[in-house]
Amino acid sequence: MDQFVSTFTNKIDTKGRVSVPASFRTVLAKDGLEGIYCYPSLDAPALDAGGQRLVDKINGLVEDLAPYSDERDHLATALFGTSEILSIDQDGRIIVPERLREHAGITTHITFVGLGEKFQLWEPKRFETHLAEARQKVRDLRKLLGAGRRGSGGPEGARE
Amino acid sequence: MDQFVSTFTNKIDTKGRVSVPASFRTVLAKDGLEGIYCYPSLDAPALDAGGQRLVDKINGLVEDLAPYSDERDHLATALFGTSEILSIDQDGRIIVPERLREHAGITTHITFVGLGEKFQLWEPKRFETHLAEARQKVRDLRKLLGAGRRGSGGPEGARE
DNA sequence: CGTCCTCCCATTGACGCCCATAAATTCCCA
DNA sequence: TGGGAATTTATGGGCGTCAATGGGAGGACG
Repeated sequence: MDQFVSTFTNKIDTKGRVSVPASFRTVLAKDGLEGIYCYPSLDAPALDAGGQRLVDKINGLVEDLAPYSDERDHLATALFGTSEILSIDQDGRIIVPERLREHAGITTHITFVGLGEKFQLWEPKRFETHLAEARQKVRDLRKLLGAGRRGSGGPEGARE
Repeated sequence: MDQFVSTFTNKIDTKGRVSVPASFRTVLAKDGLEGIYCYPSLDAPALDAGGQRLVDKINGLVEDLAPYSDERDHLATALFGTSEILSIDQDGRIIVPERLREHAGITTHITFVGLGEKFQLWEPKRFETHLAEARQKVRDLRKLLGAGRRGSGGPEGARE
């Protein structure tokens, strides 16, 4: 498996450490960054995270812009400037800096959410409501799509 | 990691010294310049800084312009003329000359902002507002990128 | 002779490395 | 196939090292 899947909720200990789900660590190990690249999501109260693949993608975005252009500096500021490389200790734990926790409203527990090539870190309660909204949106969307295809199937394919 | 990432705010002591973030020192050490190349940003109240890689890049920019052209002289003046090589002492600290601090409005604290291949020095308060603007610009920019690039693998990193 | 700068040392707090425990899971073997 | 052992995972805590910061001693230069 080379993708981040499923969700896990782990506890932050008194030192601020959290275990990274084992399956996520396996994926990270394969793409050669000893650490987790992590930054605040631009439009959600959550943190985006990933490994070397994610870094490469961001590099690609920035390098496509002209050197010394405003655009490039802004993009680099918003992405690199707000990012952290979270090192994974030998027990598979990371420390999420205060600045990042604050953006996501994280206090005692963190929910790790696999999104395929990257994953997100959420405050558990917030993720619950976010998930509910996302599912509702999918249902609405499918109604529109489905209206043209078939009469009325139950909510089947797009679930979970 | 061979890139400048994340932001750090450090204090200037009574002798005018500031610690360079350890992770930035690591990156600098790898690219072989004894010190930090530093000059006022062209379009922001901040200082641009980096190592040998940045110097090479700037050389490349200047050399691309016609010799003895006005453009070339202006660019060379604006960049080289206002630059300084800041030496790093054995405790990892630099002294930022008055002229440079003035351009950035720096007084007691300096915020180091990683931008990948280079980094910037900001007055902390100013950087806060600058970051907010940058994030907004990126959100707008992403809409454009996302709309146009859908098929090619997509700007995943900047989404969400 | 005083100012500025370089080198060196001290302190404090954060972080990394190590070990311990408990629960859950996998594996093995009768 | 059932049960027990070994492994893995999540979590807790001790301790040494390093980074950030402050301050002093010595030297160069006006």
